[in-house]
Amino acid sequence: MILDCCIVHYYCLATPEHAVPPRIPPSIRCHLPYLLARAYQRQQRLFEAHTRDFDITGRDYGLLLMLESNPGLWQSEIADLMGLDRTTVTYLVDSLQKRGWVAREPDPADRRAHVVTMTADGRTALESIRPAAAAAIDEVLAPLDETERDQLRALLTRLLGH
Amino acid sequence: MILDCCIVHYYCLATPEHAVPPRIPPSIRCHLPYLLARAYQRQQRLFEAHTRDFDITGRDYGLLLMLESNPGLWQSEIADLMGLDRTTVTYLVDSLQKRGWVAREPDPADRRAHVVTMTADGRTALESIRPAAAAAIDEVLAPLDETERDQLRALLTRLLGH
DNA sequence: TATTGTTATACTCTATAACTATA
DNA sequence: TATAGTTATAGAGTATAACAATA
Repeated sequence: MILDCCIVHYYCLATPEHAVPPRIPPSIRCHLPYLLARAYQRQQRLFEAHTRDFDITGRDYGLLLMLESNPGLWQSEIADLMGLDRTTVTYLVDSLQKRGWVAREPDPADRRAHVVTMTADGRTALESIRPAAAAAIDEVLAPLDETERDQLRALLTRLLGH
Repeated sequence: MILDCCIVHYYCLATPEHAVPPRIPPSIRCHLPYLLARAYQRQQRLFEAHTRDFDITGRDYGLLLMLESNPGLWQSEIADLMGLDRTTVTYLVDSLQKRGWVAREPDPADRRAHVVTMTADGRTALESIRPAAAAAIDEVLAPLDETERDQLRALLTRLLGH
Protein backbone atom coordinates (compact mmCIF):
# COMPACT_ATOMS: atom_id res chain seq x y z
CA MET A 1 0.00 0.00 0.00
CA ILE A 2 1.17 3.49 -0.73
CA LEU A 3 1.07 4.53 2.88
CA ASP A 4 2.33 1.56 4.71
CA CYS A 5 4.29 4.04 6.68
CA CYS A 6 2.13 5.23 9.49
CA ILE A 7 2.40 7.27 12.58
CA VAL A 8 3.73 4.85 15.13
CA HIS A 9 3.85 1.07 15.56
CA TYR A 10 4.38 -0.01 19.11
CA TYR A 11 2.47 -3.21 19.71
CA CYS A 12 4.59 -6.26 20.35
CA LEU A 13 2.76 -9.58 20.22
CA ALA A 14 5.71 -11.52 21.57
CA THR A 15 5.71 -9.62 24.85
CA PRO A 16 2.10 -8.84 25.70
CA GLU A 17 3.11 -7.79 29.19
CA HIS A 18 4.93 -4.90 27.52
CA ALA A 19 2.00 -3.91 25.34
CA VAL A 20 2.31 -0.45 26.88
CA PRO A 21 5.98 0.01 27.57
CA PRO A 22 6.51 2.54 30.32
CA ARG A 23 8.87 4.71 28.29
CA ILE A 24 6.17 5.85 25.88
CA PRO A 25 5.37 9.29 27.23
CA PRO A 26 1.77 10.47 27.60
CA SER A 27 2.35 12.98 24.82
CA ILE A 28 2.62 10.08 22.40
CA ARG A 29 0.41 7.56 24.17
CA CYS A 30 -2.58 9.91 24.02
CA HIS A 31 -2.16 10.92 20.40
CA LEU A 32 -5.03 9.59 18.35
CA PRO A 33 -2.82 8.60 15.41
CA TYR A 34 -0.80 6.45 17.75
CA LEU A 35 -3.91 4.86 19.30
CA LEU A 36 -5.44 4.24 15.89
CA ALA A 37 -2.27 2.65 14.57
CA ARG A 38 -1.97 0.48 17.66
CA ALA A 39 -5.57 -0.64 17.46
CA TYR A 40 -5.21 -1.48 13.80
CA GLN A 41 -1.98 -3.33 14.45
CA ARG A 42 -3.62 -5.34 17.22
CA GLN A 43 -6.54 -6.17 14.96
CA GLN A 44 -4.20 -7.29 12.20
CA ARG A 45 -2.16 -9.54 14.47
CA LEU A 46 -5.15 -11.11 16.17
CA PHE A 47 -6.77 -11.83 12.83
CA GLU A 48 -3.64 -13.60 11.69
CA ALA A 49 -3.26 -15.47 14.96
CA HIS A 50 -6.83 -16.79 14.81
CA THR A 51 -6.76 -17.78 11.14
CA ARG A 52 -3.31 -19.33 11.11
CA ASP A 53 -4.75 -22.75 10.21
CA PHE A 54 -6.38 -21.38 7.08
CA ASP A 55 -4.75 -20.33 3.86
CA ILE A 56 -6.15 -16.82 3.97
CA THR A 57 -5.22 -13.23 4.70
CA GLY A 58 -7.49 -10.60 6.16
CA ARG A 59 -7.68 -8.92 2.79
CA ASP A 60 -8.73 -12.19 1.13
CA TYR A 61 -11.39 -12.56 3.79
CA GLY A 62 -12.61 -9.03 3.19
CA LEU A 63 -12.93 -9.68 -0.52
CA LEU A 64 -14.91 -12.88 0.09
CA LEU A 65 -17.28 -10.90 2.33
CA MET A 66 -17.66 -8.30 -0.41
CA LEU A 67 -18.42 -10.93 -3.02
CA GLU A 68 -20.88 -12.64 -0.70
CA SER A 69 -23.05 -9.50 -0.64
CA ASN A 70 -22.14 -8.28 -4.14
CA PRO A 71 -21.83 -11.22 -6.52
CA GLY A 72 -20.47 -10.39 -9.91
CA LEU A 73 -18.27 -7.38 -9.12
CA TRP A 74 -15.92 -6.13 -11.78
CA GLN A 75 -12.28 -6.01 -10.81
CA SER A 76 -12.32 -2.26 -11.26
CA GLU A 77 -15.22 -2.08 -8.80
CA ILE A 78 -13.26 -4.16 -6.32
CA ALA A 79 -10.37 -1.75 -6.72
CA ASP A 80 -12.67 1.18 -5.96
CA LEU A 81 -14.35 -0.54 -3.04
CA MET A 82 -11.09 -1.61 -1.43
CA GLY A 83 -9.01 1.41 -2.34
CA LEU A 84 -6.50 -0.64 -4.27
CA ASP A 85 -4.76 -0.25 -7.58
CA ARG A 86 -6.14 -2.26 -10.52
CA THR A 87 -2.91 -4.21 -10.72
CA THR A 88 -3.09 -5.16 -7.07
CA VAL A 89 -6.63 -6.45 -7.59
CA THR A 90 -5.40 -8.57 -10.48
CA TYR A 91 -2.96 -10.32 -8.14
CA LEU A 92 -5.52 -10.55 -5.34
CA VAL A 93 -8.09 -12.21 -7.59
CA ASP A 94 -5.38 -14.43 -9.12
CA SER A 95 -4.51 -15.65 -5.67
CA LEU A 96 -8.10 -16.51 -4.70
CA GLN A 97 -8.73 -18.08 -8.07
CA LYS A 98 -5.71 -20.38 -7.61
CA ARG A 99 -7.37 -21.67 -4.44
CA GLY A 100 -10.57 -22.21 -6.40
CA TRP A 101 -12.55 -19.77 -4.26
CA VAL A 102 -13.50 -17.29 -6.98
CA ALA A 103 -14.06 -17.42 -10.71
CA ARG A 104 -13.77 -14.67 -13.29
CA GLU A 105 -15.21 -14.41 -16.73
CA PRO A 106 -15.73 -11.62 -19.25
CA ASP A 107 -18.91 -9.64 -18.71
CA PRO A 108 -21.13 -10.36 -21.75
CA ALA A 109 -22.41 -6.79 -21.54
CA ASP A 110 -18.92 -5.27 -21.66
CA ARG A 111 -16.27 -7.71 -22.67
CA ARG A 112 -13.48 -5.45 -21.45
CA ALA A 113 -14.52 -6.20 -17.89
CA HIS A 114 -14.17 -9.39 -15.89
CA VAL A 115 -16.93 -10.39 -13.52
CA VAL A 116 -15.74 -11.99 -10.28
CA THR A 117 -17.94 -14.42 -8.36
CA MET A 118 -17.45 -16.72 -5.44
CA THR A 119 -17.44 -20.44 -6.22
CA ALA A 120 -19.12 -23.14 -4.16
CA ASP A 121 -15.68 -23.96 -2.74
CA GLY A 122 -15.26 -20.29 -1.89
CA ARG A 123 -18.52 -20.30 0.04
CA THR A 124 -17.45 -23.44 1.89
CA ALA A 125 -14.10 -21.86 2.75
CA LEU A 126 -15.79 -18.67 3.91
CA GLU A 127 -18.06 -20.62 6.25
CA SER A 128 -15.17 -22.61 7.67
CA ILE A 129 -13.16 -19.46 8.32
CA ARG A 130 -15.96 -17.25 9.61
CA PRO A 131 -15.85 -18.57 13.21
CA ALA A 132 -12.11 -17.92 13.46
CA ALA A 133 -12.52 -14.42 12.06
CA ALA A 134 -15.35 -13.78 14.51
CA ALA A 135 -13.16 -14.99 17.36
CA ALA A 136 -10.45 -12.54 16.30
CA ILE A 137 -12.94 -9.67 16.31
CA ASP A 138 -14.26 -10.79 19.69
CA GLU A 139 -10.77 -10.73 21.13
CA VAL A 140 -10.03 -7.30 19.69
CA LEU A 141 -13.26 -5.87 21.10
CA ALA A 142 -13.20 -7.81 24.39
CA PRO A 143 -12.33 -4.74 26.52
CA LEU A 144 -15.45 -2.87 25.30
CA ASP A 145 -19.03 -3.53 26.29
CA GLU A 146 -21.84 -3.27 23.77
CA THR A 147 -22.52 0.41 24.48
CA GLU A 148 -18.87 1.30 24.02
CA ARG A 149 -18.71 -0.65 20.79
CA ASP A 150 -21.66 1.33 19.50
CA GLN A 151 -19.95 4.57 20.51
CA LEU A 152 -16.75 3.54 18.77
CA ARG A 153 -18.70 2.59 15.65
CA ALA A 154 -20.44 5.96 15.65
CA LEU A 155 -17.22 7.91 16.17
CA LEU A 156 -15.29 6.07 13.48
CA THR A 157 -18.20 6.43 11.09
CA ARG A 158 -18.19 10.17 11.72
CA LEU A 159 -14.41 10.26 11.37
CA LEU A 160 -14.80 8.70 7.93
CA GLY A 161 -17.36 11.31 7.02
CA HIS A 162 -20.29 8.97 6.50
CA MET B 1 4.68 -5.99 8.94
CA ILE B 2 3.53 -9.51 9.63
CA LEU B 3 -0.11 -8.62 9.33
CA ASP B 4 -0.26 -6.25 6.49
CA CYS B 5 -3.27 -8.21 5.53
CA CYS B 6 -6.21 -6.68 7.25
CA ILE B 7 -9.91 -6.95 7.28
CA VAL B 8 -10.95 -4.70 4.48
CA HIS B 9 -9.44 -1.76 2.57
CA TYR B 10 -11.98 0.40 0.89
CA TYR B 11 -10.77 3.94 0.95
CA CYS B 12 -9.88 5.38 -2.43
CA LEU B 13 -7.97 8.65 -2.32
CA ALA B 14 -8.34 9.22 -6.03
CA THR B 15 -12.13 9.27 -5.83
CA PRO B 16 -13.07 10.90 -2.52
CA GLU B 17 -16.65 11.22 -3.68
CA HIS B 18 -16.76 7.44 -3.54
CA ALA B 19 -15.26 7.22 -0.08
CA VAL B 20 -18.34 5.20 0.89
CA PRO B 21 -19.28 3.30 -2.22
CA PRO B 22 -22.97 2.43 -2.18
CA ARG B 23 -22.41 -1.25 -2.80
CA ILE B 24 -20.78 -1.82 0.58
CA PRO B 25 -23.66 -3.33 2.55
CA PRO B 26 -24.38 -2.20 6.11
CA SER B 27 -23.29 -5.60 7.36
CA ILE B 28 -19.76 -4.71 6.34
CA ARG B 29 -19.90 -0.94 6.67
CA CYS B 30 -20.82 -1.19 10.36
CA HIS B 31 -18.23 -3.78 11.27
CA LEU B 32 -15.67 -2.30 13.58
CA PRO B 33 -12.72 -4.04 11.89
CA TYR B 34 -13.74 -2.41 8.65
CA LEU B 35 -14.12 1.02 10.21
CA LEU B 36 -10.81 0.70 12.03
CA ALA B 37 -9.02 -0.36 8.88
CA ARG B 38 -10.59 2.49 6.92
CA ALA B 39 -9.68 5.05 9.56
CA TYR B 40 -6.12 3.79 9.69
CA GLN B 41 -5.88 3.80 5.91
CA ARG B 42 -7.16 7.37 5.79
CA GLN B 43 -4.67 8.43 8.43
CA GLN B 44 -1.84 6.81 6.51
CA ARG B 45 -2.75 8.43 3.23
CA LEU B 46 -3.25 11.88 4.69
CA PHE B 47 0.05 11.69 6.53
CA GLU B 48 1.80 10.87 3.28
CA ALA B 49 -0.09 13.53 1.37
CA HIS B 50 0.86 16.25 3.86
CA THR B 51 4.51 15.26 4.18
CA ARG B 52 5.18 14.63 0.50
CA ASP B 53 7.76 17.44 0.40
CA PHE B 54 9.82 15.86 3.13
CA ASP B 55 12.00 12.82 2.92
CA ILE B 56 10.19 10.99 5.71
CA THR B 57 7.72 8.22 6.39
CA GLY B 58 5.21 8.09 9.21
CA ARG B 59 7.29 5.45 10.91
CA ASP B 60 10.41 7.61 10.68
CA TYR B 61 8.44 10.45 12.22
CA GLY B 62 7.21 8.19 15.00
CA LEU B 63 10.77 7.16 15.82
CA LEU B 64 11.93 10.77 15.92
CA LEU B 65 9.11 11.54 18.36
CA MET B 66 10.17 8.59 20.50
CA LEU B 67 13.78 9.72 20.53
CA GLU B 68 12.75 13.26 21.36
CA SER B 69 11.21 12.08 24.63
CA ASN B 70 13.59 9.16 25.19
CA PRO B 71 17.10 10.08 24.11
CA GLY B 72 19.56 7.23 24.08
CA LEU B 73 17.29 4.28 23.38
CA TRP B 74 18.85 0.96 22.52
CA GLN B 75 17.80 -0.50 19.22
CA SER B 76 16.31 -3.45 21.07
CA GLU B 77 14.22 -1.01 23.09
CA ILE B 78 13.02 0.65 19.91
CA ALA B 79 12.04 -2.78 18.60
CA ASP B 80 10.00 -3.42 21.76
CA LEU B 81 8.40 0.02 21.76
CA MET B 82 7.42 -0.13 18.10
CA GLY B 83 6.60 -3.81 17.89
CA LEU B 84 9.21 -4.43 15.24
CA ASP B 85 11.82 -7.10 14.68
CA ARG B 86 15.42 -6.24 15.57
CA THR B 87 16.44 -6.53 11.95
CA THR B 88 13.76 -4.10 10.87
CA VAL B 89 15.00 -1.59 13.43
CA THR B 90 18.51 -1.96 12.05
CA TYR B 91 17.25 -0.85 8.64
CA LEU B 92 15.06 1.87 10.12
CA VAL B 93 17.95 3.39 12.07
CA ASP B 94 20.27 2.95 9.07
CA SER B 95 17.87 4.95 7.00
CA LEU B 96 17.60 7.83 9.47
CA GLN B 97 21.34 7.79 10.04
CA LYS B 98 21.96 8.15 6.31
CA ARG B 99 19.93 11.37 6.43
CA GLY B 100 22.05 12.51 9.37
CA TRP B 101 19.06 12.67 11.71
CA VAL B 102 20.19 10.11 14.27
CA ALA B 103 23.51 8.82 15.53
CA ARG B 104 24.34 5.48 17.11
CA GLU B 105 27.27 4.48 19.24
CA PRO B 106 28.09 1.57 21.49
CA ASP B 107 26.78 1.95 25.03
CA PRO B 108 29.85 2.25 27.28
CA ALA B 109 27.95 0.35 29.98
CA ASP B 110 27.21 -2.58 27.65
CA ARG B 111 29.17 -2.54 24.47
CA ARG B 112 26.85 -5.09 22.82
CA ALA B 113 24.17 -2.42 22.63
CA HIS B 114 24.00 0.65 20.44
CA VAL B 115 22.56 3.83 21.83
CA VAL B 116 20.48 5.87 19.36
CA THR B 117 20.14 9.62 19.72
CA MET B 118 18.75 12.39 17.58
CA THR B 119 21.27 14.75 16.05
CA ALA B 120 20.94 18.52 15.80
CA ASP B 121 19.99 18.01 12.15
CA GLY B 122 17.38 15.51 13.27
CA ARG B 123 15.85 18.05 15.65
CA THR B 124 15.81 20.63 12.88
CA ALA B 125 14.13 18.16 10.52
CA LEU B 126 11.59 17.21 13.18
CA GLU B 127 10.66 20.85 13.72
CA SER B 128 10.31 21.48 10.00
CA ILE B 129 8.07 18.43 9.56
CA ARG B 130 5.97 18.85 12.69
CA PRO B 131 3.53 21.38 11.18
CA ALA B 132 2.83 19.13 8.19
CA ALA B 133 2.29 16.14 10.47
CA ALA B 134 -0.03 18.24 12.63
CA ALA B 135 -1.96 19.31 9.55
CA ALA B 136 -2.40 15.67 8.58
CA ILE B 137 -3.77 14.85 12.03
CA ASP B 138 -6.05 17.89 11.88
CA GLU B 139 -7.47 16.72 8.59
CA VAL B 140 -8.01 13.18 9.84
CA LEU B 141 -9.81 14.43 12.94
CA ALA B 142 -11.65 17.31 11.27
CA PRO B 143 -15.09 15.63 11.44
CA LEU B 144 -14.85 15.28 15.23
CA ASP B 145 -15.22 18.04 17.80
CA GLU B 146 -13.05 18.12 20.90
CA THR B 147 -15.49 16.09 23.01
CA GLU B 148 -15.72 13.39 20.37
CA ARG B 149 -11.94 13.26 20.08
CA ASP B 150 -11.71 12.70 23.82
CA GLN B 151 -14.30 9.94 23.59
CA LEU B 152 -12.43 8.27 20.76
CA ARG B 153 -9.18 8.54 22.72
CA ALA B 154 -10.81 6.95 25.74
CA LEU B 155 -12.39 4.13 23.75
CA LEU B 156 -9.23 3.27 21.86
CA THR B 157 -7.23 3.40 25.07
CA ARG B 158 -9.68 0.93 26.64
CA LEU B 159 -9.56 -1.20 23.50
CA LEU B 160 -5.81 -1.44 23.89
CA GLY B 161 -6.23 -2.48 27.51
CA HIS B 162 -4.47 0.48 29.09
C1' DT C 1 -9.86 8.12 -27.25
C1' DA C 2 -11.02 6.04 -22.91
C1' DT C 3 -11.46 1.99 -20.07
C1' DT C 4 -10.56 -2.90 -18.33
C1' DG C 5 -7.42 -5.96 -17.29
C1' DT C 6 -2.61 -8.01 -17.65
C1' DT C 7 2.30 -8.24 -17.46
C1' DA C 8 7.02 -6.64 -16.38
C1' DT C 9 9.62 -4.33 -13.23
C1' DA C 10 11.07 -2.27 -9.08
C1' DC C 11 10.80 -0.70 -4.47
C1' DT C 12 9.42 -1.06 0.41
C1' DC C 13 8.51 -3.63 4.45
C1' DT C 14 9.38 -7.46 7.03
C1' DA C 15 10.66 -12.13 8.54
C1' DT C 16 14.10 -16.05 9.19
C1' DA C 17 18.54 -17.71 9.72
C1' DA C 18 23.34 -17.36 10.28
C1' DC C 19 26.84 -14.59 11.85
C1' DT C 20 29.91 -11.23 15.24
C1' DA C 21 30.78 -9.15 19.40
C1' DT C 22 30.01 -8.75 23.73
C1' DA C 23 28.08 -10.15 28.52
C1' DT D 1 24.94 -19.61 27.20
C1' DA D 2 22.38 -15.51 26.30
C1' DT D 3 21.86 -11.00 24.25
C1' DA D 4 22.58 -6.86 20.83
C1' DG D 5 23.25 -5.93 16.50
C1' DT D 6 24.31 -6.99 11.48
C1' DT D 7 23.98 -9.14 7.06
C1' DA D 8 22.04 -12.19 3.44
C1' DT D 9 18.10 -13.85 1.61
C1' DA D 10 13.37 -14.33 0.54
C1' DG D 11 8.56 -13.28 0.39
C1' DA D 12 4.52 -10.24 0.44
C1' DG D 13 2.44 -5.98 -0.92
C1' DT D 14 2.02 -2.37 -4.05
C1' DA D 15 3.26 1.19 -7.37
C1' DT D 16 4.42 2.72 -12.37
C1' DA D 17 4.57 1.98 -17.11
C1' DA D 18 3.62 -0.36 -21.26
C1' DC D 19 0.56 -3.31 -23.43
C1' DA D 20 -3.85 -5.88 -25.48
C1' DA D 21 -8.63 -6.04 -25.91
C1' DT D 22 -12.81 -3.72 -26.06
C1' DA D 23 -15.99 0.29 -25.88
